[in-house]
Amino acid sequence: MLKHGILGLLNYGSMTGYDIMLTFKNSLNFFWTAQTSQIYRELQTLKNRGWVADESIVQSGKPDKKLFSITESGRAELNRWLMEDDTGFESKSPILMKTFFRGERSIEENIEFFRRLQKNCGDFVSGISGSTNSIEMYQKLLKNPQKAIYWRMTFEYGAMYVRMVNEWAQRCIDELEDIKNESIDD
Amino acid sequence: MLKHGILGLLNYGSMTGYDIMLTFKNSLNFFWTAQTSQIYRELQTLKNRGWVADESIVQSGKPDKKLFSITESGRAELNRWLMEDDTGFESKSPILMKTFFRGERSIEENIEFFRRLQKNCGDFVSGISGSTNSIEMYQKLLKNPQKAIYWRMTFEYGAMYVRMVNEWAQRCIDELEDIKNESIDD
DNA sequence: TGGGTCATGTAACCTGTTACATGATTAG
DNA sequence: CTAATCATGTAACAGGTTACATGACCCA
Repeated sequence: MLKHGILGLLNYGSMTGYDIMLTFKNSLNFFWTAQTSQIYRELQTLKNRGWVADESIVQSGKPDKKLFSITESGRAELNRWLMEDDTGFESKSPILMKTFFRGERSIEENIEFFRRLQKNCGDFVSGISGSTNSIEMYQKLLKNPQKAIYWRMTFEYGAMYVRMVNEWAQRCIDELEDIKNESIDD
Repeated sequence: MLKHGILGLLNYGSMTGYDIMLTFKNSLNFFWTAQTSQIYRELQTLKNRGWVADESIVQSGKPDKKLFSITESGRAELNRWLMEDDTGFESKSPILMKTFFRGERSIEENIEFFRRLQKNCGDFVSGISGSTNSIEMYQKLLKNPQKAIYWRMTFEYGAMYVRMVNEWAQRCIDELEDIKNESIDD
């Protein structure tokens, strides 16, 4: 998956490993993360498969850099991946793992758990708006700026997701409050 | 995370690796998956850390089995994990990765992509209802059956999530249809 | 002189996936 | 007789995380 993310970025234009890392941080970070160590490793395997090519650029005043470009066969692989029919939604959810076993803890503590989750929703939203801001910057790189709709769609998903989690957490809190009040009535 | 999932299950009662695999398939599958190979490996590391203990049980007519039980220190670790304050929502989304780069493909093909996603929403829902059914079965294992609310909360999340993705996909389709119609007007 | 940015990586480790292997019983 | 279920794993690989290392420039 990261391989194809890197191919997708290089398809917009040639970049160094460092540029790729920055782009991940600025734009894809809310649905995918990548450390430099992983990026440099993947770039090597991408190169070994002939999907990217690199060129050393000597700079004065700065360390040399390696500019990576997508090859024809890399572009073919990117398109193959995009056409693949595998839109399942497996994915692991640490939040649900921790929710599932909360029966071990007290109702009060679990209400706190969901409150904290709601608080973190806010931080997540700020993260996305950071990404939405960088969209205009990157949009210039596109030959056809209309293609940025797909970027916007991912942000829209992010916004809807946070709203959903927030509402879910609220329902959980309400349910737990009810149970707390019922037990007081006894 | 899987380590703690296993600890959580063993906390409900002693199980074999095979039982754990089945429970994952029946109940946690929609937010976490685990292969037997991984489960048996994790059980070994859990044992090495003293969080679980095993006991060999000779069976006639069936292969011997190893029954795993949680230890006191395992229970302490489970509780430590539950109390941890780390309710962030990182997580990687293959769906968004593929959406982000869809500018390479045609509008028609991308509409198809979102339609397929909507179709898969249905399959996901059936998967969850399978889990909701097994909830009553497992509920008997609990000393305090009220604790099953947390299980139900995870299913509720699943249901809300699918509804959200479905709505998002619909919005994406609508937007793409609009663009298609505009270009016909030219 | 100290921190930030640009720029490259290595090493060790942990987590997850795929494929394979074995062997007995039981139900159709 | 064959497939499913119960029950155990190993081996190899792929993907991801954490920690560390180096070095020069630029700005305050």
